[in-house]
Amino acid sequence: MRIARTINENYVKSRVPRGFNLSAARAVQRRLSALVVEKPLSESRFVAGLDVAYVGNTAVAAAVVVDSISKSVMDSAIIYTRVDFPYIPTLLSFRELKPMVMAYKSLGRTPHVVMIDGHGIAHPYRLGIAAHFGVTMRVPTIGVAKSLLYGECDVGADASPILDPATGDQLGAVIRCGAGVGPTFISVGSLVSLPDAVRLTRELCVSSVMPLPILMAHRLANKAKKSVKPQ
DNA sequence: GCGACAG
DNA sequence: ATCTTGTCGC
Repeated sequence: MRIARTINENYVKSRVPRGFNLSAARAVQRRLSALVVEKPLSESRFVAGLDVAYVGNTAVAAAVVVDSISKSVMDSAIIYTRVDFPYIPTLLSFRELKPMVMAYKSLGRTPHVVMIDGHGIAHPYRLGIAAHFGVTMRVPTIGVAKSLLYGECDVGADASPILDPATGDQLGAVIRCGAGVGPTFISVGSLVSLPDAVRLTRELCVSSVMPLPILMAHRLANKAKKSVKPQ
């Protein structure tokens, strides 16, 4: 089944907080996206996964490092922080980047690559949260999402490229991690190649739409969330 | 014309 | 994402 999505900028504009300069944000996204580097990974054994859960305006961000050989957890970290910016499609990093960076920095071990719950360059301005993280932190990142934000692809296929409807450029790939599981959307964040991103994601997808590192981070964040005072 | 839109 | 019960499937 072929799907295609574009963004309604008026909808985005209607949700932006009073005083937020949207065109300036778009300019920043365009400028940073030019810094995205696509290259093969030199090492990919230790893979971190990042995810964020919420209790009101408190973000609970978790980072988990998985050994892709043994599939075991090598390290993990959780941080809690207040967020003020709302969720708005195409502006996710303005809400979640800081919590993710804090969780990442709390790790005691430096992973070879970071998988992030969200898109990389499969974004109307080529700067999804995984690309934003990779460019600002200067570490290899891969964007892995459960649904498409921008682009067109065939979700029925075993593997299909995600194309930019405006330019025809390839933005990423959508794959199936198994029968009965939904599609997994993959795109480069920075400092990795798409083939490496797809290979590593396939390797770490164990009967789930999400790869092990992100899945573990998701569970950890949700577990930690339970001990946060409701607001 | 209305609706859809990573998390 | 989060708010929420029971219910269907493996």
